[in-house]
This record gives sequence, structure tokens and C-alpha cells, in this order.
Amino acid sequence: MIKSTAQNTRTDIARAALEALRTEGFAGATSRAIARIGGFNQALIFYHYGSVENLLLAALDVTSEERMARYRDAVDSAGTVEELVQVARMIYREDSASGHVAVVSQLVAGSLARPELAKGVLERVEPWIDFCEDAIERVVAGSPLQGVLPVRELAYGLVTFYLGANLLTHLDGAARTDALFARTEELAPALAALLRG
Amino acid sequence: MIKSTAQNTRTDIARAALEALRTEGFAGATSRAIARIGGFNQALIFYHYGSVENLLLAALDVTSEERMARYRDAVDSAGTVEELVQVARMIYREDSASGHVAVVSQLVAGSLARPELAKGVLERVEPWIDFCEDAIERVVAGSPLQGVLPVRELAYGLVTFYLGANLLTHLDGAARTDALFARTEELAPALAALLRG
Amino acid sequence: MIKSTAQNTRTDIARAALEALRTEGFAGATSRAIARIGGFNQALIFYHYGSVENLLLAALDVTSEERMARYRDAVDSAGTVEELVQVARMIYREDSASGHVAVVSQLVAGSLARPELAKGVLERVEPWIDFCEDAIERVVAGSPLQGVLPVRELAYGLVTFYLGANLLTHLDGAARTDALFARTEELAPALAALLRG
Amino acid sequence: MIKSTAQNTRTDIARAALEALRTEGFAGATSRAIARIGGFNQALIFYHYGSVENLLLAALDVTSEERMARYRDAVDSAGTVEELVQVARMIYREDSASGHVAVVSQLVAGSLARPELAKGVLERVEPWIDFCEDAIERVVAGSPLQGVLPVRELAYGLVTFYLGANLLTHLDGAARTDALFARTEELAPALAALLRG
DNA sequence: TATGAATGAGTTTTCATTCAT
DNA sequence: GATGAATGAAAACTCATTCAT
Repeated sequence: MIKSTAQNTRTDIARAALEALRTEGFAGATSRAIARIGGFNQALIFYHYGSVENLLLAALDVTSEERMARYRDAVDSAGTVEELVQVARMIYREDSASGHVAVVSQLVAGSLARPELAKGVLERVEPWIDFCEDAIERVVAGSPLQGVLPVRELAYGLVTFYLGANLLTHLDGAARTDALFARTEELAPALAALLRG
Repeated sequence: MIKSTAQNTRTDIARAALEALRTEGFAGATSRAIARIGGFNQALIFYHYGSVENLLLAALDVTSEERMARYRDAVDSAGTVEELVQVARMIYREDSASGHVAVVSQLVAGSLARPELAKGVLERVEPWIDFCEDAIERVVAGSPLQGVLPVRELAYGLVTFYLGANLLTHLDGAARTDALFARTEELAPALAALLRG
Repeated sequence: MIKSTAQNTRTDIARAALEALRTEGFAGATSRAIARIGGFNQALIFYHYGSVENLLLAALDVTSEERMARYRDAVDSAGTVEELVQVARMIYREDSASGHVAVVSQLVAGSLARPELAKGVLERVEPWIDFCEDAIERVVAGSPLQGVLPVRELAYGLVTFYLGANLLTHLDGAARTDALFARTEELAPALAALLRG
Repeated sequence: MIKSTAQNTRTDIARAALEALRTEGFAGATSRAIARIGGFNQALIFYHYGSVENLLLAALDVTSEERMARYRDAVDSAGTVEELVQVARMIYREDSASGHVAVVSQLVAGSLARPELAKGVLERVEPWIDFCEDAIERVVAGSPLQGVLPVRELAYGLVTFYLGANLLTHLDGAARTDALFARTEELAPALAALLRG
């Protein structure tokens, strides 16, 4: 059964907005560019979302929700540090390939001079910090490091790194970030040993 | 002896461009905004720099060079891990306060869809990775971790984190990044012990 | 018995149009604004009236008819000049408060570049000139001024003044027009004496 | 000697704005329409005047000043009531022909929902009320009616009538207003007799 | 009857850039 | 060196109107 056209249109618009952020960046994610990418009338954006800013946030919701669900499953199935690092690498790869991080970091950067947007973006970034915190917490639980490791701060640092990674990878490709992940994987057993005491 | 007026004007323009990037973000760093901030004629930008993009890169040079010199001294005087962490924190504080990171991350983000700009920005970010690499190398030298720790990748990760940190701090303030640094300082002695074997 | 819903809707739309003209002026009386004010769907305007212009004329009919009936009674009961002036003042007060004159003057002004609308508006203004003419005629009848006073022209002048008054009162309030009426009331007895010869 | 181009451009723009108000009305006096009429680039309006609203007020200044000077001379040379009525008629004719009243009444009407504009328009209408007051005052001076006639209110009423007249004349032509003036001229001697006591 | 969706042309305003002086 | 003026393209957003349901 086909969903109502209206819903499809809204989704189409949101997807086009994501594509625009990905390929044109925040400054290039204009109503025109989005309409061109999605192949629809510019005015539809305002009909459905009221403003470009609104659309961008709505688009962020679309990807975020999809990915959050998907990644929660993956992380839940990771019991050891080694597995968690592997999952983290997989997430980064997927997000990088799909452009999700690009979208997020463009929105974060673009919201510098737009308090409204900044507020909306922050609200959508917070859950990811919580998500990281939960993941780390689970792995550290029961180890001698529990209570020693600053989990909350580490989670924040991870998200921070994650955003920065995207900014840089668009400049010089993903090779170096990949290398970093590879080294981290190699060191993971040592870290696991540490956790075991 | 006073430098030629022309040189002063060029510097004024570059400083205004930095201020614009800092306060208005990449999308708001338009020739008009820069001219308004600096209190000079819009056309001067094109007379002296040819294009806004050029100006932004030139402005990046101005801050980068100043800071690089200053920070190299500070890092050189840090002999231990603990001291290095303290210096890193100091650098972050200063850059955060002065807006240097804001400028860099705005330029990195803004260059997504502008290959020319991206190329220029990358060239100016590379030295900072080298800088970090040197700093880490010096501290690790002679320790059992030498040869084990992936220094180059770590340096890259640090710069990555650094950029991301700025993106996030404009959203929710510097408190959380500060906390992360504080925890790292607390853990530095343990890390130092590790380095000593 | 309740009138058909359709009729009610039509009236609702016309009332919303009047409200829009009153509060937003001609340039702001757009289909969107009218629909928002009335709380109904934009497309209804076109379903029931075909175009915004048509609606505005229909709305003018609604108020005009209501008021014409009401004012004819009031004027008929005025036998002397003094009473007529008082009635005129009352009419102005009511029209001003209810916004009827505002609506008329906005339509007259807005029709400048729209021949169709101009035609429609003119047809609806004419009866008011006739109305004034009748009123003056009745008061002058039998006096030495009958045949001397240019009644038709005076009536036209009155309506003219009336429109102008509304334009100005929205700028600086009704105080000055009130004062003018007050002075006219004071002078009415002298004028009455003149009429009696 | 030719004035600077800039000044000429500014004046050209203001004149085009007046023309637009005259022929297209307030709602049609858009930046596009004005630029088309004047044959210049739309952006020039914003370069020279910042906004359309500003331009409209500046344009009002241009005509108002010109006419005020011109009419003050004409009124000053009118010593009797008869002459004053003739001058008034002449002024109306000229303003009507040139479109000055059209401009004013369109601006007054259009400012209904724009407080900023309303403020500016009011400031520019006030002097005309003063102007009328002076004119009436001079004619009444020394007559038995001095002190009896409410001069200020009369002046206000005249301006009011004047605005209304323009609104109506665009609907049905100037014939009826002319007729009113003609009748007033005929009655002027009687009025003069009254003034003489 | 009524409505949500859609559209092409319009709105004001700002963009980077050029040019004559 | 520096500036005021100028421009064509593009920005976000709204317009009256149509149409399928």
C-alpha cells in the first residue's frame, strides 16, 4: 500500500535537504539548491516546512532517528572492548559513506550565528552523547577502571572527535581517520587487558 | 618607522575577516560583513585580495603563523607528559578565547563545496598536525611506548578532536570540554607512569 | 431554521476579508491573510468567490448594505440641521469604530491600478453620495438656500471628506476629526439660522 | 555644469518611485516596478535608499518640498477670499494633473499596516496642515469671523478633503471635484461679504 | 463543499564582483 | 591606493490560483 503523497513529498524534501548539506555544505543548502536536487518546486519547502532552517532540522531528525535505532542494536551486541571498537569503526564507516556525519557537522558549523538553529541542533546532538556514554559504561562495567574512567567526558570527547573527523575527512579523505581506527583496533586488546585489571 | 599604509590596510582587512568568521560564521563572512566590521570600503577586499576566498585564506595565515610561533615555544618547554597536557589545555583555552579554532573550523566546514578553498585550508592545517606529532614524539621518546604508540595517527586524532571541540563549544559552551581536559590532567600522571614503563 | 452551511461560510469569508482590509490594509488583504484571520482554507476563497478581488467587492456589499439601512433610519429621523450634524457625527463615530470607512478607503485606494476593482468600488460608493444628497436636500427644503446651495456637489464633497478622514485618522488618531465635528456642532445653530433666512 | 552622477541617480530613483505610486498605486510600487519604470537596476534602490519604504518617504519629500515652495508663493499673493479659493482650485488642478495628491493618498492608505511608514508619512503631512492654517488665518484676519471660525480644524478638514478627493477622482475622474470647486468659486463673494461682516 | 498539495511568478533584499574616478 | 556607484544573479519567502480528492 502506498503512503499518502503528502508524506512522501515531505520525506523527499527532507532527503533532498540532506543531500544538499552533504554535497553543497551548509552555505550551499539553499532552498533553490534543495529544490533542484529533489526535482520539486521551491515553494513546496515553505509549504511543508515553513522555512529552510526548519527543514534542515527536520532532515536531521530523519537521519538521526534511523541511525540511532540501527546503531543501538549494533552496540548492544558488542560485549568486549575489542568488539566495541570494531562497532565504532563500522559506525564511522557507514556514517562517513552515507554522509550522515557530514550533515551533522555542517549543521553544527552553520549554526554558529543562528541561535535558533543552534538550539535545535544541540537538542539533536545530545542523544548521541548519551548513546556513547551508555556504550562505554557497559564495557567498563565490572572492570577495575569503573569509577576511575571519566565516562561522561569520554563520551563527549568521542562525539567531539567524531564531528571533527568529518570536517577533516572531506579535506583529505578518510584514509587517515581509517588508519587511526586501525591502530586503535590493534591496541584494543591491550586496553582490554587493562580493563580486566 | 611606520609601515606603509597599504600593509596596514591589508592587515586590517585580514583581521576584519577573522572577526567576521568568528562572529558570523562562514556563511556570514561576506564581503559586506567584513567591510562593515573593519569599517572600510567593500571594494578594498577585491583590490587587495582579489576575492573573498583569497582573503579568508590570507586571514587564516595571519592567525596561524602568530599562534604557531607562540605555541611552539610553549610546547618546547614542556618536558613531561603532565606538562604537555597542561600546555595543550592552555592552548585550547587561548584559541577558544581568541576565536582561532572557531575560524579554522568555520573555514574547514565552509570549504566542503569549494575545492579551491579546501585545498588552501588543508595546506594550512597540515602544519598543525606536524606540530602535534613533534610534540608527542618528544614526550614519548625514550619511553617503552616509543615505536608502539601510533604517533602520527594520534596527532591527527588530536587535531581532529580540536576542530570538533570548537564546533561543539559554540553550541553548549566550553564547560564540557574543560571538564574533559581536567580529567585528562588528573589521569596524566598515570599515563606518565605508563610511559616510564 | 439554520441557514445552509454554505451561506454561512460565504459570510464568514466576507467578514474575514473585511477584517483583513481593516487591520492589514489593501496590500495586506491577501488570500492567505484572509484565510488565516477567518480560520478557513485558502482555497475556499476561490471556490466561493473566484478571486480575491471579487471577494473584496462582495465584502464591501455586506457592510455597505447593513450600514446603509441603519443610517437611513437615523437620517430620516433628523429634521433640523442641528440634528443632521449630530447624526453625521454619530455615523462617523460608528463607522470609524467598526472600521467600515477604513475598508472603503482601502478599497478605493487599492483600486488605483485595477480597473475592474475600481469599477466595482465606484458602483458601491455612488449610493452613498445619493444618500448624502437626500439627507441634505431634506434639510434644505423650504429654506431660502434651496436652489442656491449646490446640494449634489456638497454631497460629493462630504463623501470625499469622509474617505479622507479615515485615511488620516489611522495616522494620527480620531481626535482632530472629532474636534472638527465638535466645532461644526457649535456652528450648526448659526447655519440653521441662515437656512431659516 | 552637470551635477554628480550619484545625485542624479538618487533623484531618478525617487522620480521613478513617484511615478510608480501614481500609476501602480501603493501595492504596485514594488522595487521591481520602480526599477522598470526608471530603467535602472533593482539593486540600486537598496544601495541608495536601503529599503523600498525609505525610498517612498524620500520620494514624498522630493515632491512635497517642491510644491510647498511653489504654493506658498501663490497663497501669499492671494489677499481676498475669492483669490484664495481660486488659488486652492489651481493647486488642486496642478496636484491632480501632476499626480502629487495621488502619491500622498496612496502613501497614507498604504501605511495602514506599517507603523514605520505611517510615522514618516504623518511627519510629512503635518506641514501641509500648517500651511492651510496659515492661509486661512491670513484671509480671516481682521474680519468679524476671526476668533469665531475654528481655523485649525478647518485646515485639518481641508487636507482631509484633499486626500479624499484624490482617492475618488481616480475612480470617476476629476469632473465632480471640479464642479465642487466651481460652485465654491461662485459662492466665494457671498462668503467674502460674510467676512466683511 | 471543502481541503491539502502544488506551482510559477512574484516579493524584498543581499551576494560577489567590476569599474570609473 | 581607495571609493562610491553599479550590476546580474541569487537569497528566503509569499503571491494568487489550480487541482485532485
